[in-house]
Amino acid sequence: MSGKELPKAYEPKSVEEKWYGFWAERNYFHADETAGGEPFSIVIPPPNVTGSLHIGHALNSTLQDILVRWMRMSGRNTLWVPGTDHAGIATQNVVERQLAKDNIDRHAVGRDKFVAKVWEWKKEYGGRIINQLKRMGASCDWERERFTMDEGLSRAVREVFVTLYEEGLIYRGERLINWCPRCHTALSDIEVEHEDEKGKLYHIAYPLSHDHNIRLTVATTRPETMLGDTAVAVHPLDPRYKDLIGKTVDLPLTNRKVPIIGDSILVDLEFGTGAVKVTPAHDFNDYEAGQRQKPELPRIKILNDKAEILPDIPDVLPEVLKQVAGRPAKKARGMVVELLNEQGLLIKTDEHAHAVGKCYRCKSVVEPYLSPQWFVKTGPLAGPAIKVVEDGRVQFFPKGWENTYYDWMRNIKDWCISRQIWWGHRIPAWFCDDCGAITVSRTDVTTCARCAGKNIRQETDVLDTWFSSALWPFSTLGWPDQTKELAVYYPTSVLVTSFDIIFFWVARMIMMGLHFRREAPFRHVYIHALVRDAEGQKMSKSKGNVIDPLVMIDQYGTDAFRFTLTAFAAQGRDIKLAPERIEGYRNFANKIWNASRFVMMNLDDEFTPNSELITPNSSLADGWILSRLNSVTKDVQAALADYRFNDAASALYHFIWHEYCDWYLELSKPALIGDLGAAPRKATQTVLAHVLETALRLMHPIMPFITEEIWQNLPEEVRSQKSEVRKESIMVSAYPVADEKMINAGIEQDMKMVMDLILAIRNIRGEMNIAPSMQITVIVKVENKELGEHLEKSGGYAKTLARIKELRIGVSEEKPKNTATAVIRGAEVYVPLEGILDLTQERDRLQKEIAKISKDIEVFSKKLSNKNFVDKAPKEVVEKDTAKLEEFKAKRDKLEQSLMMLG
RNA sequence: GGGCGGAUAGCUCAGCUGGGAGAGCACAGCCCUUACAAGGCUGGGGUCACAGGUUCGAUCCCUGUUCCGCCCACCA
Repeated sequence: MSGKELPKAYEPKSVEEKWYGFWAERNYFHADETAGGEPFSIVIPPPNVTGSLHIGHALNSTLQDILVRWMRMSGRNTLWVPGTDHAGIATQNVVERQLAKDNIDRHAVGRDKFVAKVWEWKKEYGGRIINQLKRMGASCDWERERFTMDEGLSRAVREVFVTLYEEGLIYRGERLINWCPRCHTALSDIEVEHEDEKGKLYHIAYPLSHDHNIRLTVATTRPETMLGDTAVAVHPLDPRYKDLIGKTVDLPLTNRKVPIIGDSILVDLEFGTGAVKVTPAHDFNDYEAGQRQKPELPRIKILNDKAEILPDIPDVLPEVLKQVAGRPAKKARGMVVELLNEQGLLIKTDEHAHAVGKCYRCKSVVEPYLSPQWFVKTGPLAGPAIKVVEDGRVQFFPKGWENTYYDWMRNIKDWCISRQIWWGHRIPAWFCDDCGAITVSRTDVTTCARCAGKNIRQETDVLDTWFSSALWPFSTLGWPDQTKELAVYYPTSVLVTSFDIIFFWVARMIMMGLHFRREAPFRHVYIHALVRDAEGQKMSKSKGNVIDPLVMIDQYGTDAFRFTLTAFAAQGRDIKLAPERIEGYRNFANKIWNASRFVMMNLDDEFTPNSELITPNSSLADGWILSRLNSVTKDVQAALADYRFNDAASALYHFIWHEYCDWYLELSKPALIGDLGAAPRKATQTVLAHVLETALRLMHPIMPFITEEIWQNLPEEVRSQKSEVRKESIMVSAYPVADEKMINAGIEQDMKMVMDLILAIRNIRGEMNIAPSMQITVIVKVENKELGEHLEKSGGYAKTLARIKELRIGVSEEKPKNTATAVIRGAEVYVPLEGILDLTQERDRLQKEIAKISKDIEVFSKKLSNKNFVDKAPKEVVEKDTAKLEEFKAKRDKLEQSLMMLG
């Protein structure tokens, strides 16, 4: 016994720091675009600079790292581009909050200074999430780290904006958009979250102009907007009202007359009163209804950009205006209702639940708001982006997500890309105060393109954050320059992300990639589970299921955490991970650690492997574990290729723990102790080390740190790598490929018989309460000579693993008295226990066994007595089941005999 | 109002294209056997939400029901 000394338990912390530094130092993360080789590339979904690593990032980066490490080891020219997103509104909010602590408003600071402050903030805190990704073990090419607002990416943004503008795919116009009164900016449709809220449905009477005794009752959830009503709509086929179309009502609280119009789209005959107030400036439906009228209905704004009532709404009675002006909409609502009530115009108030739109960043209620904005005309971009998925050039995993993608893309609306905030890519457009023309330019301009006037000012709006993210797969590779990186690594191989940003990001990347690179930005889209409420304190905290990745890493180690996430990757949409499970995989890491200690303790100092000994011929156990190793290698490769991460993880888990450790390590002990001779010892040492070393390489993508630590401790000769570079680190070693010739069903079958024998004896020992320290005699009566010889040859295994002092095997062995009996395939096993055997216990045990097997017999008899089954089921199935039934019956007969002999 | 997903052991979750139900933790018994007590061995525990249907055969496919979650949508 010698070899290296390792601590008794795996200690992750120091190991992780050491090796991550080692890899970085050796530049293994860096991809060389000139190196040749088949490329494999991934761009990271850039986390927000404001972000802090939550379990979603942890899962996302782990899966990418697995793919990247796997491909890198497989010899591909592998690049993983990291970076962060400037996250316009989110980041601006963070810095604003910081200022608010000192009671400072950003307007007091001024735009330039504020933006400078955000940059400062970014410099100080923006690297946080990057460092956290490093702790996860992410093997990104950090030299290529990008930021959506760095110089190169900003150039890409401009190029795209200007090109789309020139192509007529970007336009500016006054439209009704979603407005966040808190963030003071427009939002795109998908940035609005709808939440059901309890509200009230107010029924209000509008008197007809020509006869105040006739009143039209409208129903509304937002009575305050009536100050901006410019019509009342009814269904043109409604017998109650259709004759009123064309007449007018006197709008209460104002001296405005508004027409009664017919609109079959806006008005639902079944709902409310059948009459609808129309406020085109503050409601999307009403806006469209207004456009359908000829001439179009006027649009009267009643709210400012803070969602407060304007002081100068046309036609509103001065005394009313005086009261409500400057009030927030919600407050004004109560006042308007009160005023109407005083005039007897409030008919009734019903409870009513309806969806309210909220800002996805700050959760404020979003107002439909009329304002000039910039839009991308998405129709022409969406067509090709749909096609590329339809014809399989882009594939989603799991495929089901393609429908989600289609649904949205086929109903896509123009994308509002302007934001009235300060942090972001400022729109490269200049307004001329002389001639009113708009100049859009790749470079900053000082004169109007039309009139050459100098009286121009740049648009103050910035672009939606997602505009720059949409370019990420090619902007990070140097576009618009035609770089070598771009040529080699675009399109990327796979995008790994969660489903919540299929619309925000995936769809837009595909559109932009196709438009500007004529090729979709990735071939595969792997959609993994999503972690909800990672920062949404309400739900998680009350449920108590918040899991902080960094705490988990500290507690259990990165590898255990990564392995847990990998085992998790199959599941559906929600993640509710129990920490105990991570603990389980921490134990797994420790298991690997100790198995490695065992192996190294059993290698001699001068041990050198002989690759010719890596063969099934030396012993049953060796042949068996080699067969299993190659079988698992095959499974893991196949699983990873299909993005079945959990299958890869569980295959490895089962192999290492339950086959290599539980069986092979135990089976190897007799040979290692050495009383079998030098040759078997050497052969076993070789296989033992070979399997461990191969398993480590198989595991490395999932558990990078512990595998490196152990691998580096193995004798150099065991780490049989062909190139010098590959010998340096497991990270750059070769990923195992299965050797089909090693997979041998016959050997696995033979091994199974030995295992069955051992299990049967252990069962007897356990159930009969035979002390583990007691060595016993076992007699095996085999059905035929071949089996006998086989067991004879491998009897040493059973002796060690079942603690047998004497093992007798033969066709003519007889059952002694006072014997516990077990039946395995092809043999009966007797454990005689002179004087000690408790007949009652043995009877119970046998009865339990018989009951169990009887159940099986019942099931199979029933099945096989069914003529339809015998006729129609596949022949193999019938044959297999018939054989099983026979075996079961034979086993039961033998067990029953034994029971009877007990008396 | 549409669409999607889930319901499997006490808990957290696997189970690929239909042929005798799995893991981790928890539980019971026996063991500190010189790799590992973060361990070993043995064992208990599930009418796979409910009701129909297709099939020789359904946890798996179809229909419906109940409960939970999500996405989309302009019901005033």
